[in-house]
Amino acid sequence: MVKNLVIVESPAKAKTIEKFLGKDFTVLSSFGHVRDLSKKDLSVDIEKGFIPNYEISADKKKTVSELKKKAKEAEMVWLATDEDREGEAISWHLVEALQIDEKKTKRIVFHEITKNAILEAIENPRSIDHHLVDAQQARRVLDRLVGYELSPVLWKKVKPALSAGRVQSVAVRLIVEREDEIKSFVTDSAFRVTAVFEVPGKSPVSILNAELNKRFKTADEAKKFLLKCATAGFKVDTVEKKPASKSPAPPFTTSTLQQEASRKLGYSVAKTMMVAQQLYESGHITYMRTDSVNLSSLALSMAKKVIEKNYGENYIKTRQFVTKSKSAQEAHEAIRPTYLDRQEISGDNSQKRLYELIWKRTIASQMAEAKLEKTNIIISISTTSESFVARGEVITFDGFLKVYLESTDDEDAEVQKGMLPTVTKGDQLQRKEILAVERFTQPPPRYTEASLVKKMEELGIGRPSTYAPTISTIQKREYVVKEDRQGEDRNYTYLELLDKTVKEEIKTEKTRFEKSKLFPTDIGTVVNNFLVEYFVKILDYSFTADVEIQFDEIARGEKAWSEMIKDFYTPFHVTVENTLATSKKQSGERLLGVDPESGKNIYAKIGRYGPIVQIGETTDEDKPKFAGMKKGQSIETINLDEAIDLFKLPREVGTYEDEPLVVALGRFGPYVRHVNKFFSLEKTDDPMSITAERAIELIDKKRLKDKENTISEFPEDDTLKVLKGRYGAYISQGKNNFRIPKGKVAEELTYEDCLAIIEAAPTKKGFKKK
DNA sequence: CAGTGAGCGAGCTTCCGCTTGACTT
Repeated sequence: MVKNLVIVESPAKAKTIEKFLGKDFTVLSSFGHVRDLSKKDLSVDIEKGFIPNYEISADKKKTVSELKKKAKEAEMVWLATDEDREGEAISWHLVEALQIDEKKTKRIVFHEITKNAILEAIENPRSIDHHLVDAQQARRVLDRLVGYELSPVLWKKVKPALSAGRVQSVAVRLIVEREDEIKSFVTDSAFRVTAVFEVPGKSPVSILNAELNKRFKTADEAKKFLLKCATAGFKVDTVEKKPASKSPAPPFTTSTLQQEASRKLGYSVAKTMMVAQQLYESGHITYMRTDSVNLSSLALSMAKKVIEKNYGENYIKTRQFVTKSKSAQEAHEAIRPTYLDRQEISGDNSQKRLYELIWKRTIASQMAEAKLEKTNIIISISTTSESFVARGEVITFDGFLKVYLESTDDEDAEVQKGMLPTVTKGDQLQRKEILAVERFTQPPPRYTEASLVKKMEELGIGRPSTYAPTISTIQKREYVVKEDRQGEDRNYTYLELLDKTVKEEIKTEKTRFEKSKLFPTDIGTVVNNFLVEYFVKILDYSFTADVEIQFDEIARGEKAWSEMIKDFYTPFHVTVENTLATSKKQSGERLLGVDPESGKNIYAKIGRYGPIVQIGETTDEDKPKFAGMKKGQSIETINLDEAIDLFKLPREVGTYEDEPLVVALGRFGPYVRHVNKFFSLEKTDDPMSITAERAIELIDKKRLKDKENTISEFPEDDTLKVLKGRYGAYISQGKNNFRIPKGKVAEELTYEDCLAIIEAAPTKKGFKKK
């Protein structure tokens, strides 16, 4: 018999809270939302005023029936879901789905998971805020209407199975537009002059690095300047010293954790979230999906103690940070270690590293500012009015820097400034080296997963729980790809002042190497340009912010949610209809030139399965010929010769065991086919030039691997095998696979055993997914 | 896991936000 049933969203939270409440309380979790709009169709009755058709989510049926049973027994149901729009809605959906009388419920909220906070929450219950629930329903219905009306437009006008939505389409837009900026960027260059001076009369030799206070547009100007320096004297003109200080960054939110883990540990956002989830479940950190930088009073006092013990009292500075982001809903604390006195934890390497990062960031946020002394030394040149400047920085008190320094996205950041030698006004300096090197302006950087999340957060698009899934969706739809791309060679002019002359050299450097950056694909570009043209409003960077203002009005009870949705939907739906009626099929088609063999046009465009090249017109009586593109090729960059090459596939490269070896491009990349078996080429193999020897090598390698994975084979049926797979042994027959029942040993299975298992296996059709 | 791409047409695809296991064969 349950007296009081408390329902929270997360099972880990339930476990913790149960310890704080006496035995009169049972704490269970809903595992997030329990009901949603049906996936099958729109599930919004537009005619009747946008009535949503909710159903219990397939994976929540069990949870709901258990909660329902317990709720029935309980005298009181305490709805303790998160204090935000979604949390309020979850509470309401629970009341509906569990069919409890709302009078038998109390709504409670707490910001930190401490005994006091929870007991206080129990003392101050309220009822469900139906205005807030309505704001969530508006959000949900708007997203459904946008997603389920826009996506089918893409199926008709671009390619089946594509998707569009309020969040993902804007994320793609950011990447496509950044690429456009990079393409249209005009590189400019100027000569940066640097000098190395020796301060005379010091032992050991004292060196001063300085930079000229201006840059020269041309090599001639730079050369002229260097020649002036040849005969010049250099003198310390002024020495300026300024104190400065640096403050620590606030503790982690989901977005900043993803950014720092990406920069410092090289984790993808998905990996960061996976590891953080493990840390959360093992009780090491607080909740990892949050937009709040707030720390509980308990955490603040713990931090103070730890800092005092480890670093001393003068390193303490207790701070409460305020969340800047407007979209923040602050249902949780910042991400921090549960026990700040634990600097290290047990776990695997990924967990240890992420935990360490979180620990340092949290502790540093409660530490004193670093004190610096910045020094500028201005060096005059006797033959000209320009001057050199040497900048130095000395840490006089390290403060939080003892523990942690936030990294930046800026890849071209200056090298760290160091200490400068002591000089005084009037000192003569000896020139050791003066260089003028041509430097180039940089186009804006491409997004990484983490810098895209940062941008999305700034725009208020997406939530902590959706950043990682959204980034995976836009890659799964093949709108963007994450990859490394080599920089290109670029020449620059290098001028060095010798004794009385200037040495000029042309040197070569690589342009920026792009590591794990997001690039738009052809499909991403075509879809984005189409959506931006026809659905300006949805694709506008401020669309989400605009609707959020209205959701807030609904939450305050100033507006009915169905009215807001009606105002949005009526013109939106007209646009959808007009677009379907008037827009052409979007293929991104580009004419590459004329095929010398047939005299027909060759085009690059998007086909049903991705980018293709085409010889001839689709309107011709003769069917045009098609060929898929290789990885790395794109409609925009492919040239005529490369396109003609693609039609050379499939090609026979030789024979093996008296059977032909055929190389071609498939859905999953280049392969060699041999007796109806496919063998993937490796990254370094080029389908255009691969030899029979290499193809045979690949085949033998694959055969050996298959053999190693084979546990048993049977003379009765050569399509039937017992194999070793990722998840253990299984039975394979032709294209079907079957699991081996528990208690049977794979190695001992006979042919008859296998047949019996296959016979007993549930048929695929009867096994409906979800 | 793969050999297509027009056309015909049925039947399918799709959103965002909250949360984890069950499961992969």
